[in-house]
Amino acid sequence: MTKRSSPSRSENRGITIADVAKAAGVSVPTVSRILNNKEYVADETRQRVHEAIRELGYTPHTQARRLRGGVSMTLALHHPIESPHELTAVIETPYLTGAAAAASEREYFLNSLVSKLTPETLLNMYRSNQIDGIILLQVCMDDWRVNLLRENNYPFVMIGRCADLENLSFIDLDFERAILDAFDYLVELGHQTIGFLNYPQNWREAGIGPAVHSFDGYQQALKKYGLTSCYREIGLNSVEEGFEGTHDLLLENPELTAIITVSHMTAAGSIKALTQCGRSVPQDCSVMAIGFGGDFASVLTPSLTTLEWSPYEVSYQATLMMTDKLGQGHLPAQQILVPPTLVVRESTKAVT
Amino acid sequence: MTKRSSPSRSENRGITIADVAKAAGVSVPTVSRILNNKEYVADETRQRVHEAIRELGYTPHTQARRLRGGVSMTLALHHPIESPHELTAVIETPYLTGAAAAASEREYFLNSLVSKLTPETLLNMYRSNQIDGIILLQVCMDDWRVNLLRENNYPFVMIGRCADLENLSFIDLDFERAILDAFDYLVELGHQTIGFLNYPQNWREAGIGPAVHSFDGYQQALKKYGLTSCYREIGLNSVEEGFEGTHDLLLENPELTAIITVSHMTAAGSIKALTQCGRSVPQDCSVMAIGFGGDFASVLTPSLTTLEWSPYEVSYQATLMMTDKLGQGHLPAQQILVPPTLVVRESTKAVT
DNA sequence: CTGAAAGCGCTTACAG
DNA sequence: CTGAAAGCGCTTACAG
Repeated sequence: MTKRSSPSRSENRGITIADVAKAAGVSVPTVSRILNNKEYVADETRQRVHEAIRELGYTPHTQARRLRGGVSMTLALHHPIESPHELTAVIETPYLTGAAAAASEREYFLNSLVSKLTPETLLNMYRSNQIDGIILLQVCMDDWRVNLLRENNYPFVMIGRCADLENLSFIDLDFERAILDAFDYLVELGHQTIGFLNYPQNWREAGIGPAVHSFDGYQQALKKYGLTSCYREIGLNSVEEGFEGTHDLLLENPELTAIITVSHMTAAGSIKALTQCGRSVPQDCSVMAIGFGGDFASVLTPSLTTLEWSPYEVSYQATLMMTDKLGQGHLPAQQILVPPTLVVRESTKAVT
Repeated sequence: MTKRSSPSRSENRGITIADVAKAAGVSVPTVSRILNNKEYVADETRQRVHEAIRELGYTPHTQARRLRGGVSMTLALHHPIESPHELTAVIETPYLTGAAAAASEREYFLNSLVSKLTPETLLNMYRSNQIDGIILLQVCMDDWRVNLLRENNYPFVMIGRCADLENLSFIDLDFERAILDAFDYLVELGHQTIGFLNYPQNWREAGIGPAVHSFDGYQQALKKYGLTSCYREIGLNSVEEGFEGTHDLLLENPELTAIITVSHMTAAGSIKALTQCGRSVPQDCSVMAIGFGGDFASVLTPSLTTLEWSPYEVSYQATLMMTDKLGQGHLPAQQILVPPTLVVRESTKAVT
């Protein structure tokens, strides 16, 4: 094997299927057939061609294959937040790596969309063959993206769900069940006065899935156990909001012995507020969170009891659903609701 | 405007430049020129063509343009960890979103590589025109990726740096300076016995940038202030490691009044260990971390004083460097060392 | 200012 | 089992 010493960029390009054909003394279509494991090819020919490929260091040109095949082999992942900076605070790494891992396994490229998406841009991505399909995050009950894609019959998959799910593929976390499980767990521990810090009001009003379903779960829990409501809707991404929300709950109902939040940030705020009021967690008050646990949950003092999901797994599955749909034509819609897992850490305790 | 009612997928494809040309009564090259703002075109022609484009909802075919242009308009982002699961724990969202934002601005696609990369695969990505360039994360002093790409003259940019930087473009965090700044700050507050929990030993031995440069910074700090060493090399991603490392430091030197760590997880472990030993933070011992602050730093109790960088900004800049290099041919190498920012929160305090 | 021709690198029928 | 031909959708010289 001769070592090429620092070839210039242009030398490095341009080994084409024609070069291989010439080197192996066959025609271009024959090389193509061998590359794609098609039909019958004489063993001897196959070997000569493989040798030529190896010697020339040939690799098929991705763009050309895609053009010919009429596919882009590219998927997009989209969260409806308008700016990359906000996105950064909202989307967690596993959503990105999970989707990337699945895409890569199926030999798709994955593109994370980070800027504002308009209906026009979205349609153009399909029309211009930039993408074959899209994975939608943060779906709301009446979602323009869903409506547009459904109407135009473009392939997509949701992480989340909208109101009308007929014939649509999705994977979503079962928020209702999570809230109910949280109450089950705390009531079991003897808690009777339980505060709940839910997603912000404007989320629920905008029909954003988690907010809507958590609210439903909460209503059911109240009814199931005959509890009186002790409830606030607050922002998700600041310790401050959790801190203030908790103070509000305590003012409203000083007998509180447990608090449920829907994010780790607000849970951290809760713990701070309780500590500041001289209530230690979990001795005087339990705190638990619905969410993604992991690092955040274990880093807190005390570490946080959670009902959690694996966002990596969810995103991974969604992406496989997308490639399945693309690969196999008219599959029936897949609809998956993922139950949460209770992970007991140090922040919850039975009432004594 | 007529509304097309749920056209089938195949109807949605296939509006080509030829369709536009026919509709506007001009030739295909003319449409192409207008699309690309080339040369002189009669105003009247231009208008007719634009109208046709609008009416047909035409968008140029991405793959065809790329094939013709000989470019993929695609960038890759690579961290040398071998499995997607490990990657998830190690890479932070802003690295992904920052790069994605810059790529998107420059109309590039960005692909996050999540699986094991071999020299063969890496070369093939360029050869097959899958990517035009790559952004390398977690570069080590003698990095096979750098060596290979340099030798083959393929475009790349580093977030980090290797030993031989001649003619290479990089942006990196100034770890040496960060360690020195940390010591400056603590010494200023009156601390004389300062423990340092550094990156794991195998990182330093493997020549991984942050470990090497932090070690250098530490040596300089010891010399500068004539301090005696109080040092451990520990794993980064578990609270446990920080917990145990801190216990070890305390055993070795009970007079410790401050601890510096290089990750938020280990800082959380430090705080737990100190608390458990009856030392409250920051009254009895200060803790500070070099790293990415943000959410983690503010979620801890007490919130964490840090020397931090914006990973979003770093990744964003690196990606712009990459597209600049690709766009403008032979630019001189850009080399940027980013100084850290001191963010004082609750975990540090002057010695009384 | 505009069109006819060639070609980017590949694959798929269509003949042999 | 293999090759000659056509074409995926576009852009770039080259003539007019």
